[in-house]
Parts: sequence; C-alpha cells; structure tokens
Amino acid sequence: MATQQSVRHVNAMCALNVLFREGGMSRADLGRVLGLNRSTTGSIIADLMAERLVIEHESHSRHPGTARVGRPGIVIEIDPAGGTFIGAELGVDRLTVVVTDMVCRQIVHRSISFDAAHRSPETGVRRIAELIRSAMASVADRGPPRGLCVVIPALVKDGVVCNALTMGWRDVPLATMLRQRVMPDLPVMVENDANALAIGETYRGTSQRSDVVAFLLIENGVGGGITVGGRLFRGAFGFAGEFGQLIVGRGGFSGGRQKPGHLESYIGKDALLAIYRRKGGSAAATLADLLGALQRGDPTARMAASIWGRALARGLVQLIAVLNPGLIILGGSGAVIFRHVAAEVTKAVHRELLQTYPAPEIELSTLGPEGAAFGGACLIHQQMFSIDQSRIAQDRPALTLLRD
Amino acid sequence: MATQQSVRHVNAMCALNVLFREGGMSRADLGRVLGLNRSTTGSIIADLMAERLVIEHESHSRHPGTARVGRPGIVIEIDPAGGTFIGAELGVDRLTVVVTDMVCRQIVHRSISFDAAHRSPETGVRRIAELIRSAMASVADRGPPRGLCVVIPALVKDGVVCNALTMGWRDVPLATMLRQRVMPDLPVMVENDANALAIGETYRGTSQRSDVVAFLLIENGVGGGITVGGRLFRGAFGFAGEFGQLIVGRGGFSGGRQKPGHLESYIGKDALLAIYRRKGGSAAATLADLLGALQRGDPTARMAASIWGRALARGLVQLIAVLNPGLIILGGSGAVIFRHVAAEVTKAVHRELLQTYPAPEIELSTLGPEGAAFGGACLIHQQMFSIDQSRIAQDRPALTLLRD
DNA sequence: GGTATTTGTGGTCTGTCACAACAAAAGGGG
DNA sequence: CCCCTTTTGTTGTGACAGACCACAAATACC
Repeated sequence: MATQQSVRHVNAMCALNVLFREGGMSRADLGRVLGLNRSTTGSIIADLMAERLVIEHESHSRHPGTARVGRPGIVIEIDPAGGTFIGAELGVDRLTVVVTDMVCRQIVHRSISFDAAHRSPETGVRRIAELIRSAMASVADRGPPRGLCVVIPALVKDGVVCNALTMGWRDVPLATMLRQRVMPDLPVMVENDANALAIGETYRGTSQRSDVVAFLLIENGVGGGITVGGRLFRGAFGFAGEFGQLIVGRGGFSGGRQKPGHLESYIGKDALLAIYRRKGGSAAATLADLLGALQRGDPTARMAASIWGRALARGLVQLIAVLNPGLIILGGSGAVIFRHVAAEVTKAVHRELLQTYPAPEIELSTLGPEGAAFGGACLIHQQMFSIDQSRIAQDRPALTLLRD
Repeated sequence: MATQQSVRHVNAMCALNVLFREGGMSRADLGRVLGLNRSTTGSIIADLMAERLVIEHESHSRHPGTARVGRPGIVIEIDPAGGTFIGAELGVDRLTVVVTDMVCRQIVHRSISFDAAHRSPETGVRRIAELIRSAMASVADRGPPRGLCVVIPALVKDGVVCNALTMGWRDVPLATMLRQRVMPDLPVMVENDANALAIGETYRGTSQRSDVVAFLLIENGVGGGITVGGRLFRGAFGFAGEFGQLIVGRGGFSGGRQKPGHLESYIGKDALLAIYRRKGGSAAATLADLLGALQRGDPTARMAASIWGRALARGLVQLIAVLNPGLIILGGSGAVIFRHVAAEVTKAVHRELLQTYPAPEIELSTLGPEGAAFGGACLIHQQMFSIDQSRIAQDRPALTLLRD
C-alpha cells in the first residue's frame, strides 16, 4: 500500500539521484528539475541533511560562468563525507577491497594474494574480514560505513555461494559469516563478480547510453551480467546472464575442465592460449606473449585471434537475439584480444542478424582489475539511492490471473 | 515527481488488481488485503465506481460456505459491463478479432481469411477495420471500448510495422492508419504477435508461476516474447526475444527463405516437413500427416521429430543461459510436435546446462488459434490495470552516472 | 542608490490516509 | 423474542506532504 510517506520517499530518492548525477545545485534549481515546489524541496533537503546524506557547500562563490541575477542560492550537494561503501572481491588468486565515498569515488584500494582453491572458506572469510576492517579504519573520517558487498566468481543466491567451481566451494553462507566478523549492524550482501562488474560499468555511464546492457566477463571461465535501466536483471532464480553456457559449437579448446560446446571453452583464457598453441604458437606462451605477437603482426597470433573472435561473435549473436541490448561491454583479462579483432567480430555479428535488426555497440570495459570490488561498492550505493518498491506497493504480483 | 495523487493512483490500481485476481469481495476485505483502512478503501471504491470500473454486486446473498458473523458486506467486483478490450490479429492468411470484457473474458471472436502477402497494407487495414467495427457493434451493451491492439507477425516499433518479412510489408504506420478508420479517440497500439501471445499466456496464470517466462512461437518462422513480472521485456530497441535468430548449427532444413544456421530454419514448420521428407516421409505430407504418423509410432516420423527436438533443445539452452527463465511456453502450430519429444528435449537441455543450474519447466501453450488477438486485448487490459510509472516519477533514468 | 530578480522560509490550503466513533445488519444464546 | 457480540460502511478529526502565496534577504543591472 502507498501512503504519504511513500511520496516523500520517492521524492527524496529522486532528489538524491539528481544531485548525484548533476552535482551540486541550489534548492530552487533542484525544485525545478524535480517539478516540485521550492518549499517542498527545502523540506526534503532538510530531511536529507539530517540523515547526513547531503550538505550545504561551504564556499558560496559559484562558478563565474553561471552568474545569474537575483539572490544566489546555497549550493546543495551529496555529502562526500556522509558515509562509505565497501566492495570486496574474493577472487581465485587474490582478495581485493575497495572503499568509495558517498559520490562513489574510489578512496581506498587494497589487494593481497590468496589462493582460494587451496584454502577453506573460513580462512577466506577471516582474511578478507581483516582486509576490510583495516581499509575501514583508514577512512573512518569519511563518515560511517553504509554497507558491504562481497563479490565472488560463483553462482550466488540470497547471500549463499551455491557453487564456486573455480575454487571448489559449495553452499557457503558467506553473508552470515561476514556479518559476524566485520561489524554487527552493517548491511552485507554477496554478489556474482560479473554482475558486480556490470553495475560498475553502469556507474561509468553505460546505462545512460542504453537501457539494456550486456556485460561479458572473460577470464578462464566466462560469465556475464545484464542491466536493465541501470539495474541488474537476475532472471527467475538469480542466474541470468551466464553467457559462458551459450553453445557455440560441438567441441572447444580448453581441455576437459569445461563443457564441450560452451562459449567458455572457446573464448576463455585457457582456450585462447590453446588455440594459439594449436596454430603453432609457443607451448609456454602467456596472454602477454600473445598480445605482443599480435602487436608485431605475427600471422600465427592473428589466426588464433581470428578463431577466438569467430567464437565470440557466435556467442554475442545468441545473446543479442534474446536480449536486444543497445550495448555490450567486454571485460576480464581475456577481453583485451578484442581490440585486435573488433572489426571482424562486428562484421560477423551483423552478418548473422536480420537486416533491419539493430545491432548493439560492442566495447571494452574501462574498469581496472579492482573493477569487481568497485562494482560491489556501487551496488550498495545504488541500493541506498534507489526507490524502495516495498515502500510503495508491497505486493506487485503482476495482477493477471484469468478467472473462468 | 510524486504527489498525493500518485498515492491514490497506486492504491486504486492495486485495488483493481486485487479485485481482478481474487474476484469480488467487500470493502472491508479489500482493505485488509491492501493494508489500507476501511474508510480509505471505501473512498477508493467510490472513485472507481464513478469511472464505471467496479460495481456493487446486486444479489446480497453470499455463498453459504462463507457465512460469517456480523453485518455482511456488499460485494464489490470489476464491472463486467464496464468496457471492452479489442485485440485484432493481422495474420499471414487471416484476420482475427477478439473482444474481451472487463475481466478479460473473451466475448466475441471473428475470423476471416485474408492473403496478406498479395494484398496492400491499405486493403488489410480497411478489411480489419470493418471486422473490428462489426465486432464492436455486436457488444455495444458491454460498455465503451477501452482500447485496441493490433497484432502482426513482424518487427514493430512505436505503432509502425518496420519489417513484415512474411507479407512483404515495410514501414507501415499501422497505428495511425487504424486510428482514423476505427474510432477517433480510441487508444490504438500495435504489437508483435509473439509478444501478444506471451502476454496472453500471463493471463492464463504463467506469471504467477515464474517471474521470468519465455514464450517461443513456432510457425514457418520462429519468434518469441519475454515477460518479466508479467510485463513484456522489450530490450533496448523493442526487439528482444527474437529467438528465431538463435544460431543452432551451420545449415538448416527450410530451403533458402531463412538464414542458414538460425533456429527457425531448423524447427519452423517448413523445416520440420523438410526433415520428414529427407528421412523418407511422403513429399506431399502435411503437419497433420506427420502428427498422425507419430501417433501410429511410425519410425520415420519419430526420427524426424527427434531431429527437430534436438535443434529445439539447442535453441532453448541458449535462451536459458541468457535469461534464466522459470518457465518456457511453446506455442504456434509447429509446437504440437513437442508433445512427442518432450522427454528427449528436457533431457538434452539438462545435459547442456551446468549441474546446479536451475532448468525451467517447458510446456505447450493452451491458447487457441485466436491466441494472438486475445493477447492483444490482454495488453490493453494490462495497461489499464497497471500503475502508470510516469505518474510517480516521470524521469527514472537509473541515476548512476559517475562523476570524476 | 533604486529597481528588478531570484532565493529560502514560513503560513495556509488541499488531497490522502489513519484512527475513532457510530449506526446498521447480521448471528448466537437465553 | 430480546439482547449481546461481531462486522460493515460511513462520517468526522488529525497527521502528513505538496501547492500556493507572501515576505525578507541577497544579488545584478541601470
């Protein structure tokens, strides 16, 4: 059910979002953007200031270019020191923690190596909790921590790691374990790494460019995430966007670890190097070696990249036919090859689609190696800055049951 | 921006939905379901009655089983004669019109043959407008028409038919043409046939069973629709769910009309019969012949169905990996074969997915040949019974642009 | 310095929901 | 049959939030 409080909640969240997107502005400007009265806007701002979410900008000097006649307004902005968001990645070979401030700028980044495959979940939780506590201590002056999101390369549901293939963990209640070890009342969530990266990308502005964005994460395994209107699309059970399972052929290159035919056994990092070796590349070649060879114009490397690109294109066509995204972002350490075959891949994708079908743009991710942890922090940020649907209409069961 | 009127709108729509789903009930019961006060509920009902959307049930006699102590309530229900919804299908070989009442029961169904491929769009519009007007006239006592949705097997965007491959129409502004010919102020929308069928299925209760449902339409071509929370998922450009474009191999069976490798050239009706012929079936065999042979246990027919099923399974795996639906509905005249290979298909799908990955249920559509037109009517109904997001927060651009 | 313009704030009005009170309409027990 | 209990629908009052108006304050422009 909706009440007057729902109205206030919606308008407060809209105000926060406008301030986050547009930066600081006066109450009057904000009111105009929101379509609300000046006095109402003032009341909303008073509430938000009480929650330490926004603050009056100290210096009244505004930019010279924006000089206007009349009494100048007091610039209101998101309080950068109003709190912090913590993202942590429990990766296959390292632990990473990123802390962002209220406007989602990264203010701390720590990373240590950690061999998850040969360690117990308990050890992992202990080590990452230590890292989180130390990072939090170093930014205590930036306001209270507002939430923690732990990101892991695994199928995740309701805070429980169902199946982390790459590290052999199953049914680990990560959220509960971390809640106890970090801070009693801190909201904790657990998320799949590709999903977190997808959200991290939306905070780079991708969702401004297209309503539906697909993110493809290429490491040894291949995962993915889908955002719709800047929010994660999770599917019926929370596992949408598992692009590694797309079928692109009958075999693959990555030995026995992955299912034959699956996209990840064609374009994962292992697979890429296997292609290179099969075409005559050195048996000890690394990804860096292959990249170097590509830059030199080495024909063997080019051929390997071409084969990789063809498989990628086949996978992309599948997800395009289903989702019709406006933008596809490629991320993960295996994605760099795309730079060398972008034209071929784009062409192959167009060839397979119907003539009038709108093909998406395909781009490389701009997030660094700490992108997943950053995306985790963004997820908490998004939650805090979003309209809580349960405060508007608790049950929204899509009506639509036909009676006889 | 949200105002008090937004609150009323949300609560009024919630009330309508509860009445639609649960049938009639007293104001007091409705208030309990909605979590609203009795007096508030009464006020909302008064508004809805003024709009002719709901009505007090005439007979005060309630069902004997539901007898309760205390003053009996007056049963409030959706007014069945409060208006009609019109769905029309402009198919390849026939025109169909379905009119439903306020609770989405089909009250009229008319169909005439029409060879769209050899007729101009103008003729098609004229003929279907006649059919619509005559159907409307026959149900004038059921209340005013509330909207019209025309459904067509084509890529549709903003009321314009971009590309109707099967009838050779391109860039036809169908909505505008119909608005002029049917009724001046009637809301008119145009929708893809598979999308309409998907919504028709949600009105059979599918969205109650799973939040994400994929609908696969199998005629000569193969299309599809996706519903999320009972509403259509359209993708960035409105063309999501074009499952016919999924790649499942390198060739196909359906001659040159469709792209090689695409799902529709493997499992479309033409393709199915081509498989049957190639395996030794009669050159003149129809779908009915093949079905008969299957029922007799004819091994040639079984083999053809098996091949068809394998291609279908490959396509389903693709969309499952992307969407993670909880339910897949197969519809269209080509879908009937599924009944004979259901077990094989399910098994093949499970084999290709990761072990812990939740596979969806796969079922046949229960909608008849007028299903698409019915779905069109449901779309209008859904629009009328839905919360209008623009009345809560006009701009919801997913916040999320990271400033530097 | 005076005027025009804009801002922030306080007061009042209106729409919506919550709550309390009450008459009306039923069942149940004596 | 009468009275008590329970439930319903309606009405009146208060709380909350946004709209509108008025006013002091602060600036630009002449």
